[in-house]
Order: sequence, then C-alpha cells, then structure tokens
Amino acid sequence: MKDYVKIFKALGDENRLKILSIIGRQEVCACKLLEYLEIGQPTLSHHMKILCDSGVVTARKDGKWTHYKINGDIISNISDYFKNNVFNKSEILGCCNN
Amino acid sequence: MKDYVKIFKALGDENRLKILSIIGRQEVCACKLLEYLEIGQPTLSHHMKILCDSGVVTARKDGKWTHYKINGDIISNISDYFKNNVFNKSEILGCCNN
DNA sequence: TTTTTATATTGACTTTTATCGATATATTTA
DNA sequence: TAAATATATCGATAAAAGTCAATATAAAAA
Repeated sequence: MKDYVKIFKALGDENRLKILSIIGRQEVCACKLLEYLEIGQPTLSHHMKILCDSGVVTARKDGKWTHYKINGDIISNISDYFKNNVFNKSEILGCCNN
Repeated sequence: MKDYVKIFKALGDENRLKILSIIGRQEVCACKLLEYLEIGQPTLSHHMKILCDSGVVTARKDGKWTHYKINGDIISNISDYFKNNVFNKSEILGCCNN
C-alpha cells in the first residue's frame, strides 16, 4: 500500500500533473519541460525525482541530458490496486447501532 | 486539473487509503472506521472531510451518524483524466539538442 | 583545456498537512 | 429534561512538502 501512497502523493501536485501532460506519450528532456513550466530548474529536478522515485516516470540519461517518459502501466496499476485492496471485500462490518 | 490534484492529494495518505480499504463496497459510519484505525476521532473527521471534499467519498447523515461510501466512478474518472489530458497528444516537442 | 550547457544537490525558508486536546453541536436514550 | 453518544470544529504544534539561490557535477563544445 505504501507504494501507492507514494504514487498518489506524486500525482497530487499541480506542477507534476502539468509535467505529465507535457510528456504525454513522448520521451522528453528536462530542459524542454522547463520551457513549459513556470518553476526554476532545481524545483523541476526535485519534481522529477519524486515522479521517478514513485515509478510514475522513468528516466534515461543520454550524455548531459536526461530524458523522461511516463510509465504506461501506471493507470492499470492504480486500477488493480483498487480492485485488489478496496473493492475486493465481501465482509460486512455491521452498522454502528448494533 | 485542479480537481484531480485534489483527488490525488486525498488518496496520497496512508490512513486515507486504509479508510478506503475498510469501506470497500459498503456504506460505513465514522464510529466503525474508528475501531479499525489508530487515530483519534478529530483526526478521522479531518480525513473524512478531505475524502468528501475531493469527491472520492460521499457522506450521508442519518440521525447522529454519518455514513460514508466510496464514489464508485473514481477509478474510471482518473482513467479518463489521463486519457484526455495526458495520453491524448499527438504533438511532437522536438528534442533538447535541436 | 577552458567554457558552456544540462542536470542534480544542498541549505534555507515558507506553506501545507497531519495530529491532538478541548470544546461545540446535534441526536438519541434514560 | 438530563445524560450519553456521534460527529464536527477550533487552536496549537510538529512534520512534510514546495520553492529558490547557490553550488556541484558531468558532459559537450569551442
């Protein structure tokens, strides 16, 4: 579960959702992302670290550049998490007043 | 997009994911949730507010009780968000070194 | 080899968030 | 009506997270 806390935390930030929408299906380097965002370079680096550490994004170093792309399985992983850990129970808890 | 920042923030907390896994497909009151969690009553109330405000959970008052249930559309909403705002672009950004 | 470029790290600061004790509100029970 | 119960709100505190300027690292270009 803690992996998913990490994933949702990574997704729960306006700049990081913006970053994902810029990357889309492509592989994009940090300097390109910087052009589209209104944050400084260290801040972007910080956000990319969080996205990578959570597994939402993967990084590939190429010379002095780092290229990022979105983990394509992320949505189905989230969907599976809910299927397996939230919506899988048949247990009845009983009501409060009994 | 800000709605989804809110949703992901709401999901990005260990206690709140625990709450969702307790609720599952049922409708559960706060006092029942309290039995399964190691947090105080005001803290639970705070978490339920965040889950409700984000739309992840809905509340129904019934006398002195409040019953909560999970918004069943939440996963497909997230999935749609990614389809429409992340993976929908055909634009090519060009590489950094050009 | 010096300079430039791309990215990462550090340290400081500020804002946000999680938590709790105390208290308020509202409903039910005695 | 008084006491008990369920939940919400308030105020304080501590921890976490976002941001930036300065600096470090490492690769490419001059």
